Amino acid sequence: MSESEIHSTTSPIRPRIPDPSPKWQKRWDDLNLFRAADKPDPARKYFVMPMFAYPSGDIHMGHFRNYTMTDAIARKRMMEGREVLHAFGWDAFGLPAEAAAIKRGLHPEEWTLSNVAQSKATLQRIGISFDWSREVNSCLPDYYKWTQWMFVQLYKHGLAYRKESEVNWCPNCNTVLANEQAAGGICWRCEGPVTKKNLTQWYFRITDYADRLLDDIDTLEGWPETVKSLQRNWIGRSHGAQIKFTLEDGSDFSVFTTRPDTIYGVTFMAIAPDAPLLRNLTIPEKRRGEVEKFLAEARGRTAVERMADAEKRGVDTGLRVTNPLSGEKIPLWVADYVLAGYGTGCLMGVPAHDQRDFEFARKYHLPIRPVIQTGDQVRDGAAMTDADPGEGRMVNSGPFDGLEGQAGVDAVIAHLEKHRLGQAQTQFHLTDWLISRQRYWGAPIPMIHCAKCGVVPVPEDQLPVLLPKGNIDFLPKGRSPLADVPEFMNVSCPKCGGKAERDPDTMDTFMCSSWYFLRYLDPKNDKAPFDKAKARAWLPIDYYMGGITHATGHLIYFRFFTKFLKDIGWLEIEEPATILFNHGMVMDSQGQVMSKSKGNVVSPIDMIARHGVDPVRIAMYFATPGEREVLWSDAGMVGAERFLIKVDHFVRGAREALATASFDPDRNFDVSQLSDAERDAYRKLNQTITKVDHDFELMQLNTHIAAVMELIGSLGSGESFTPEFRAVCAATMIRLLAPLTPHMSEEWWEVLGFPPSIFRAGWPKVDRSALAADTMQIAVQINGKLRGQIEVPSDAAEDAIVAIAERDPKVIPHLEGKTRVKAIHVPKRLVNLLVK
RNA sequence: GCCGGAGUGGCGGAAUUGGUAGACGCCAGGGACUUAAAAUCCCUUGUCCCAUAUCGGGGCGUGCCGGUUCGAGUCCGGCCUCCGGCACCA
Repeated sequence: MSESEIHSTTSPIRPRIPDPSPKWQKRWDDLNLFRAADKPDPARKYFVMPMFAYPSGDIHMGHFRNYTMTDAIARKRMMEGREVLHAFGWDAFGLPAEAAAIKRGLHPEEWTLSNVAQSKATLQRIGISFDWSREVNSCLPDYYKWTQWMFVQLYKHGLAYRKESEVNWCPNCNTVLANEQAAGGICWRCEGPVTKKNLTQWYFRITDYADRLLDDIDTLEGWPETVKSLQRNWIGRSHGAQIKFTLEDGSDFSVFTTRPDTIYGVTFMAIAPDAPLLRNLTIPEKRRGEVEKFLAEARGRTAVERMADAEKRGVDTGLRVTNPLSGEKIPLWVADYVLAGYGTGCLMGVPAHDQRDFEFARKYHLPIRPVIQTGDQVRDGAAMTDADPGEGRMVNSGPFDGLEGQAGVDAVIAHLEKHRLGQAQTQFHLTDWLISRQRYWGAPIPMIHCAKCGVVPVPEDQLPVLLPKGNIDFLPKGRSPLADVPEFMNVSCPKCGGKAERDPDTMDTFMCSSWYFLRYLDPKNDKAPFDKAKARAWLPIDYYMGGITHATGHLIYFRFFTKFLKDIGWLEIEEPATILFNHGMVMDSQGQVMSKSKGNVVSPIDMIARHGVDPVRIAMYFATPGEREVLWSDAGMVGAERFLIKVDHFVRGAREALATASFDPDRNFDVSQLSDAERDAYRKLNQTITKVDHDFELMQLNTHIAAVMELIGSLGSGESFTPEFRAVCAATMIRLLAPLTPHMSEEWWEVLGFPPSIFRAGWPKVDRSALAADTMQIAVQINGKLRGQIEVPSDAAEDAIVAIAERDPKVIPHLEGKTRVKAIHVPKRLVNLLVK
């Protein structure tokens, strides 16, 4: 789902080891090896997927890394006897396609589909085990029909609504943005500053799910802590109260606060310059001029400018508001540090106990009145240099004096509720999800505006609302290009049959990506988005892999969709994915992001032409553990190629030594019948299986490979082994590598005389009897310092080990003239002799 | 400011619950094979000091300071630096 364009160059250099990948890709295809069942055995099903891709050109090394990782998982699971679903698709709507279309004079669809074709060809050339029969493409009508269907379901259940408000607007992209896409006041696409605009737009009521989205994070045991923490912050729940202050004309003026216990310390009220409520207020004549002047200035400042300069500005409206508890009349200011989108867009100013209110009060000479005592004595407001935000005892608070901390909060809320002056309330940082986009290249919003009937959803049997493809001017003008296509816009109202208009906007592309995993389960279904029984069989996703960049966007939206679809009876799961893995990015050797403009992009097609698919995979995996970033350098190829050449020699040597054609690759050996060298090798072989299993499951493929490197180092040429033992070593080793080097392992499997496929040959099992050894190495420490190394029988008791240690020639000098006071024995590892 | 993550050789990186720091690989140096080169194989490779005809021996070392422990890369307290996210959230 990231985008950057690359070009490949062909290279005449031949790989150092033959690349058998085309041969095996064809064979796998003939065997239908990756075709997933519609209804798998629930106990054996395994659904693994990477985040689908934005088709912006050919794939780059980052994609190569991501998809070869899910590929490795899919293949190991196949070998373990699981029924695997590993599918892929294209997140094909979006701005870059339009930009490219404008630049190149192509239709966005033409550009998109040609990128899809190219990227798909590369993925197939890399041999990723996707079940291509399940490929989805979000810009095609058979997919977006169901994206529109999802919109209609949300609408029917009261979760899609239209409202006019200040929205994030990117003047460069000429479209509105969701909060998640405008984080930090910067457009996620063009990185330009985001401004505000007043528009009527479609929203999803994701805040109705805020509590569940937050609370259920605790159930996501297979998700990384970082993502969970980012989501918790983003949802940002605050407990407090909504309190009804009143204006002089008697109308309500409610604010949200997390500190109702400070209500007697309110010395001013403040409203955001862009708060909708402000427009309903009648500013006194004598103040109007100054307020208008301030508002004009405040609106001219972008979010970025506001953040760069923490200075708080404001103006007194001349209006007065009454404190519901103290009855005090306090001034109402407009202040630019108040956020229109949080709470009611207004706040109660308590300068003694809030740093921002404090700074504002100091600047405009407003009173500072402490009402919470945190230390030995009540502070003097005039002498304070900073606000005191701590919890404490209520003072100067009338009947509430003396209440401590939470008890004070609770008492004030109880009083407010009793007298209908307010109530306990929870606020979220998360806001409703703005869906409308004023762009062409997206799924049309399936809604019709009728002068008589109002908003009417397009009947489900009339979906999809096709995106018109004729002669359309894509240039963004600040309103949807579809608004200028009468054949599209003019419809008859589904309710009354009268003249009506379509909604001209398209949907945010994050809508398409919120449910795509469900379409993999039933990609050809033209009666429903997916079949419930198939979903029950395959869900949840067992392993989902993608970049950390989607932590607070896509990964919240797709959780939201899952919960919604459960609530309306389409799914039975509460959470979509059991394990989430965040892979690291691939950078150039200097640690720079690869980009066309920097000219540092490495092409996977170029790399595999020079080295072969599997050596590149090994070099990529070996560089670093899966979650960390890779600084890609060709230097990594050297070791990868040497390693695979060694394995190749070992396997071919084993094959030549084998007189007869057949042997059992899973044969366990009786340790007592093996030679010394074989027994050591057998132990190492079985230790390696254990280590590989452990490391693989954590996506620590670097140490997985290191373990096999160690193994082949200790096996040597294998010439001293019996031919059958040697062949079993080879067969085991190449199966341990098969998820990482699928083509070469398949080739070696054939060399050893087995029919394809190695992925149906089972995963090696540990022979526990091999792990036992006659002797073990024990480190000897004297007073915690390493002094020697002894070899003792594996069943030696502590006393015997200590006795052997004390007789060791390297240990003796350290014991001379001293007495041993204690011996600490760590079984199988060391003895520590304490001497004086 | 708040929330996460991370600091280990020349480099990428290893190190189950505290138990032999530097696995594995790259780079570098040396050797074998070869007419030669490539390829391949073998050896050395944290650092400092002592001894080297020879086996070797010792000190210091995981961002910094302190603590717990027989023993700390790992645990605790206090810092520093870097990366990522959010950011005037009342």
